[in-house]
Amino acid sequence: MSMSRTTLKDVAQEAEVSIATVSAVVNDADWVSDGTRARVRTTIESMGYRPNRVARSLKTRRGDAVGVIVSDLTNPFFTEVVRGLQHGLRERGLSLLLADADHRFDLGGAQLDVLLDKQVDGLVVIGDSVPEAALAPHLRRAGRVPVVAIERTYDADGVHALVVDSERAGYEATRHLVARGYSHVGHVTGPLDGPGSTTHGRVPRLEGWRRALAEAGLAHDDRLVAPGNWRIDGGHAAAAHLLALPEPPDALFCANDMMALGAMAAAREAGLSLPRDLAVVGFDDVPVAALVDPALTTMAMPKADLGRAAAALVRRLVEGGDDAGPALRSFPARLVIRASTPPKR
Amino acid sequence: MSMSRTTLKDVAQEAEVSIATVSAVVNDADWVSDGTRARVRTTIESMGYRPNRVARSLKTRRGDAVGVIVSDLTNPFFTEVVRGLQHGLRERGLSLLLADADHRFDLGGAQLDVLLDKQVDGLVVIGDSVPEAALAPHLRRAGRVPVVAIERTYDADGVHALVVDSERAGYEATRHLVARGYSHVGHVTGPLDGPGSTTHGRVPRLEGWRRALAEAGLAHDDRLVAPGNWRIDGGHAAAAHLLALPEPPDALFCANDMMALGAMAAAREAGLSLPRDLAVVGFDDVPVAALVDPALTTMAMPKADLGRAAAALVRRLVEGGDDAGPALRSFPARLVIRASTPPKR
DNA sequence: TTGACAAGCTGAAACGTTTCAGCTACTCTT
DNA sequence: AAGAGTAGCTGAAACGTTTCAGCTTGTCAA
Repeated sequence: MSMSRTTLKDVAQEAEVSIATVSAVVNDADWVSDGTRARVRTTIESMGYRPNRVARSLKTRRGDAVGVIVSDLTNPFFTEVVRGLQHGLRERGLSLLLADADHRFDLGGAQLDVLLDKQVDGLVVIGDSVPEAALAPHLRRAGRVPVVAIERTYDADGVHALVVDSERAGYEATRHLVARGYSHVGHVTGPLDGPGSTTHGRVPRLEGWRRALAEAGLAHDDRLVAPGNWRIDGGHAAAAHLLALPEPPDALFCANDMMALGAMAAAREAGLSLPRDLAVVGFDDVPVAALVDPALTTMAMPKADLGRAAAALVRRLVEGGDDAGPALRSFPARLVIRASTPPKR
Repeated sequence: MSMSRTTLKDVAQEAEVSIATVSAVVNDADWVSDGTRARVRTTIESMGYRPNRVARSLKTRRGDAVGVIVSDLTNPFFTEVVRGLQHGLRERGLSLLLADADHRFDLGGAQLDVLLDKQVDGLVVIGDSVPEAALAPHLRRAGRVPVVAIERTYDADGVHALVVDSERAGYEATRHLVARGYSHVGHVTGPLDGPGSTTHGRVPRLEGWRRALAEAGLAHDDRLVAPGNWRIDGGHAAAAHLLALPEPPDALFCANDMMALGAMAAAREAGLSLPRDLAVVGFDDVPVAALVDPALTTMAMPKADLGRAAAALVRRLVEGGDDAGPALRSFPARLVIRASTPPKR
């Protein structure tokens, strides 16, 4: 009873060859004669043999998998990126192990450990899931698993990053509002403290907002900036705050779509009628952005591209074709104009 | 150079004990003396030793992880369930490996293989990700990993299922519409063909719809039923179809929220004003359901509960406490009334 | 007829753990 | 004083692969 799985040895016995030969057949070594190969293949088939990848991993120190850590599985932006990644990886024969940091930085580090322990060959870190301080020690762990970051940069070297030009995107988003006649443009950012990235996703969008307003000769009053948390509730709270100001904004640029949706809800709760009383621009272009009413104008992220590029890159790095290309690759975001930002009045 | 990771042997040498002792310390065996334990602990610390889980897995045939397959990562319903699962599993010292079948049944089977090869100790299958035919052969593979299905049932025995009483929920959703004065209630279902579940999530909701209408003395015209695909575009298409009927519905019960959102978009494109010209009820209560305008009335799924229950169950099964409890456990859905279903006229 | 060379195969040593049957050196009983 | 019992430890055999240095044959050039 309880017979354990068929192993190389069983197959070898049955096919009357050595286990080395069976292993060679399984791994398509070139020296096996056609006859033997065929014979072994059929016994493998008939015995239902499947290689034990754990044993193989132990020997080869490779797991044929890459670990992915996202900061919030619940945000469609991340899942779209992950989907692109999964496609790209599958094409390359790698499987993907996904972990969610759930917005807790400590968890991000822990998840990193788990994945590394599972012998992943590479790591893709999406968003603010793993703080710099947590990444560094793991990079030191022998074995050198390459790390690719998406929408995040790290100072530690050897970490490749795939990002969007957020400053420019923030600038374009804000300029769009200005061009449409809005003069009092507020901005809802990501969290402004904490161990997150200082170079991507937060400050740059804010700076783009500043630049656009300055260029238009409008005062960029920092009281019109409210920090959120990338999530719906954070956008809601930030917008509620801004709208309660003595001179409330007539338009809002939110650093992601989820917060923009929260902001729209807050505006309605404040008795405003959208888009007449408040224009809103989001960031990401998640699928629902097109479905809400008014449909959300947003900076579209090349989500699938980011995922696919990360897959290609991590594969290259895993193959040892080390630091090929620049450590930072930038993708463009695209302004998608919808009903939430009509020309003013 | 390239020094490989510290191993048990290294620690043993340094601490001047045998590797068996170090192993015992790592695994909290009770026979190690306090002195030795302390000494070994500090050398472990100072050498930065981390156990190689692959080697351990090879020996113990356990991976301390459970594999999760979802049919569509992009659907917030699934990610919310996964979040509950992850919490529950972490509390129990298990890590979670996530795979997305991306609505392709063939992929679901393949993902199953990958996870099994990674030595997961248990499997959680959420939604229509893995067809019955793909599950059976894997159950046969020696090693007997327990399987828990969420919102899906399998005929294969030994598979535990966690579901919502969909018939009742469909009945309640429809009755709500009837009570509000709608008399021509359409229904957008999941896909009605394909190797998916016949017992959960699709047909039952349809049957609940029928029962409610019959009970109200309303004709349940099956021409008012249109199949979707669980996704936005499917809901859009199905609704467009229904609204183009000679006698279009005045209300729509959609089998999930994503399709409901698509349906709302289709209605607006058809020139209808919501909720006046068309009431809509969804299913799941995804976070955005509360944010769209009009806010979506929906049958709220106990998403976190399902995830947590699955975590607890799979843990029990892994621990060998075999078929404890019934193989099918049902959870209630809760009607959440929002603006998309006002009293008619 | 010898040797060189290659094609096809095998034995055995890893990889880093866990586990279990011993082995010491004590401390108790009696 | 002898035996039994136990606390604390170790050696070595697995787990299922990969890999590499050989070992046989057989072929072919000289």
